Amino acid sequence: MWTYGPVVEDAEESTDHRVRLWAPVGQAVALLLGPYAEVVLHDPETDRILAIWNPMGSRSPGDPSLLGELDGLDPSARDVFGPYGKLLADGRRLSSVSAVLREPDGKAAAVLCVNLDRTPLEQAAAVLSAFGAPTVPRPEPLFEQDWNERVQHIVGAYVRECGRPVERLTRVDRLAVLARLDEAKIFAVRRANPVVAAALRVSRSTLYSLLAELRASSTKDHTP
Amino acid sequence: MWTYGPVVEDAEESTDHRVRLWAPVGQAVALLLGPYAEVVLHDPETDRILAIWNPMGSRSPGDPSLLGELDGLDPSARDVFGPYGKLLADGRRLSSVSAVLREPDGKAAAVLCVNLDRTPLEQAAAVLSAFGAPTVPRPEPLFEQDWNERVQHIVGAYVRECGRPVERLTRVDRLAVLARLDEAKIFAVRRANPVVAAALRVSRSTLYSLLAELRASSTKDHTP
DNA sequence: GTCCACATTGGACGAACAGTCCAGAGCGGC
DNA sequence: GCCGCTCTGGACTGTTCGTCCAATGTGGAC
Repeated sequence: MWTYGPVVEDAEESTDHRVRLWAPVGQAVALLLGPYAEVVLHDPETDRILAIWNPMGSRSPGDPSLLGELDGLDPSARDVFGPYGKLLADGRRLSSVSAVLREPDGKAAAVLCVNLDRTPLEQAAAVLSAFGAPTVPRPEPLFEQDWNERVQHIVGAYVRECGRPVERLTRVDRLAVLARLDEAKIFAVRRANPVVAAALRVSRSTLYSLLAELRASSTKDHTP
Repeated sequence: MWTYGPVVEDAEESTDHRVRLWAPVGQAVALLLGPYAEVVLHDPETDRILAIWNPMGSRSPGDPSLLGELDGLDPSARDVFGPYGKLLADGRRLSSVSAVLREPDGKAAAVLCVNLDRTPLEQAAAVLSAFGAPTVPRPEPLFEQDWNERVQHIVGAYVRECGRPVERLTRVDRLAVLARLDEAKIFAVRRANPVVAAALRVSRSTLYSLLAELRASSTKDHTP
């Protein structure tokens, strides 16, 4: 795989002054949390990677910033985001934080993301939890806090992922959100439908239309 | 606190041949899993403790077998039960297994219970899980497997606790079960009411009557 | 045994809710 | 401006919820 910008090792000699400025930070954090943490410096203008330390995938400087690490970041609001969870295609679970890095004049020059692979931690935790555990894992814990909040959370997470506010979501976006809500069995709870419609900013009719489409497409391959 | 039978240290010299016979087992298991596991030898006839190693509470031989460790054990069916979870008054969570010990003629002579305190394990697991975790603990995991199973589970747990089959539950029993189901937000899911009525072996009408009584009593102290 | 108080039951009923359908409005591409 | 598309509010039907009541057990006092 070719590299457009500086490779990892000589980030300090990079021609980009932002990389020269913040490379020690990225390298230090990567060394501290390695080998299970990746540190990425993004260019919010071109939406590409400026530098990367300890990459977990095959991403290199110059590659487009995938995973929507920059979506939903409103630099005018806060400067530090997260930690929020992310799920990689191979099933690994990440905890991520993002920080907006600014020039002296206040202009957002770069975004620093730290992605921590929680898989080994969670595996260790699972080993401890499983030791002598009852076969029925949780007799006590209640059903689920508030399904209402769950709806808002799932919708909000998608909005943050794709960077558009709820009103600007396309039809496929809403279908994707509905798929997640459906997987979370949200529609099994009473009075959930109007709440979802409101959260998605569509009418009740449209919601049913979307749901019909979703169920039709999820039964696509079951041709008898 | 007085001791009726042999104390822990001289269990081998006990006058009860069952204690002499199985004390090495209890002691060995207690040594292996200590200090967080307690081993108890029960007399199923008198429902009292024959011997106890590494006691977690203040129980001694001769004390009645608390915690319903023997409830629901049908010696004619299986000989090994669990592991099942238990909750102590001080909040500690236990994993317990029970084994029916038999004389050569097949008569159930004693019941051996091992109670493992999972609190330290779970605390360690919590430490690992919390490391770098998103503030929103579980964005991904689905709502809850099957609320239907949860109903059966909650009802079944109560039945096991009080030892009566579902048909013989008294009105207060059913009220207690309903309180648990209500706490678990079961009635927030669609179509749950008929399922609960069936699980409790009452008619739909009676269920509503019970629910009304439950809500009335839970609002008792709110006299304005 | 009879009687009475009370819990339970099935069924009837209105209200609330879920889901479908359609005519019309809004909107982007051509 | 026209056309195809989606979204929308409203009307409509069937289901579910929750309440009410007369009839029917059921268990204890006498």
